[in-house]
Amino acid sequence: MKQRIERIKKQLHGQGYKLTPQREATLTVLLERESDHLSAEEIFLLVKDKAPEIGLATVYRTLELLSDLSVLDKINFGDGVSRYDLRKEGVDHFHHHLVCMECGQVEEVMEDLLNDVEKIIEDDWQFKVKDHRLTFHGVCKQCQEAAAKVKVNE
Amino acid sequence: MKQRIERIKKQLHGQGYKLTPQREATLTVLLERESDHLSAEEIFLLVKDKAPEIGLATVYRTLELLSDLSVLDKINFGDGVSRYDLRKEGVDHFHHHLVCMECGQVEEVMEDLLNDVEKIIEDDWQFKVKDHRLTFHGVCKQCQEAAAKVKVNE
DNA sequence: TGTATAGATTATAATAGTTATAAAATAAAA
DNA sequence: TTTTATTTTATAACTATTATAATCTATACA
Repeated sequence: MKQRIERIKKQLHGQGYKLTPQREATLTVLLERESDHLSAEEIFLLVKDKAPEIGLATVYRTLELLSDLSVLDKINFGDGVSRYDLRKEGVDHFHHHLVCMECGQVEEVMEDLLNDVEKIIEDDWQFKVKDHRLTFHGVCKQCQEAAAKVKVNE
Repeated sequence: MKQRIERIKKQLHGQGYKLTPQREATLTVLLERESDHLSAEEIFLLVKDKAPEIGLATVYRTLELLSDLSVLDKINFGDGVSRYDLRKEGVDHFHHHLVCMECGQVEEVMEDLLNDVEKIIEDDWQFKVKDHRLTFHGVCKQCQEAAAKVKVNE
């Protein structure tokens, strides 16, 4: 994790930004909770444990900065809050999400399933694709099983 | 358009809801501006021309109701406001969007390009897909051409 | 036809998420 | 060491959205 922060530090410096303790604490939280999809508020509360004096606005600013640098992506699952998701290193596309409508769980799909689709968009629509957002809403494996179990017992 | 409103009216009645003048005015605006992606505020202002006494909260409630009935979809392109997009009749999947990062224009892609991808998600992830959201961010044809022109003139 | 009932709307206020401002702190540059 | 630019804090403002209570409307029913 240290090295990853170090690399992001270099990236910041390259653009004239500093890695302040607040930014580092925020990054640490994001790395520790990499598989989650935290909101700004949630990140703020977690960062406060490491750096109690930090303000919510600073977290927002840090997240925006990291988003501009493509260190993370701002996503929206339609629940009224923006969520923040670290990009995986060495992967240039943004991964996909499966949002369970029953339990709310969010799974990540790392492999890029959109190569063919993107080709169609670029060829047929003459649209130069830079980024994409793909989210499936449905029912996760566990909730399907739970529903099946209930049915059997009825 | 009349018939389309008539069909939505039946759908509302079927669920115990009424098609009030305010709801009808909102639907009319949505149908008239079908190719746009209006925010609640924008819809509100347009509806006001037809029904000046309507309140913003009513528009919000109407949009939520229509969203519950799958008459329209609530979408979010990351600019801080929810936008509302009518479903096409007889099409059960939600269409895709191409958002131009230069001019902000939004194009709609009606054909469903995700059949193969959905199959992979259902088979490999055991995730029952109910709906999807796919948005590409990039540069539209016109902005690419404009950029090319500038380059030539330099 | 009049009355009851449920649903819908208005007007208003409240809430929640996010962003802006000015003063103070920090760190790098000269 | 002084200067300068960046960043943060604390606070306030703003914007989008939702909740509340009173009022209205339309249909069902006596």
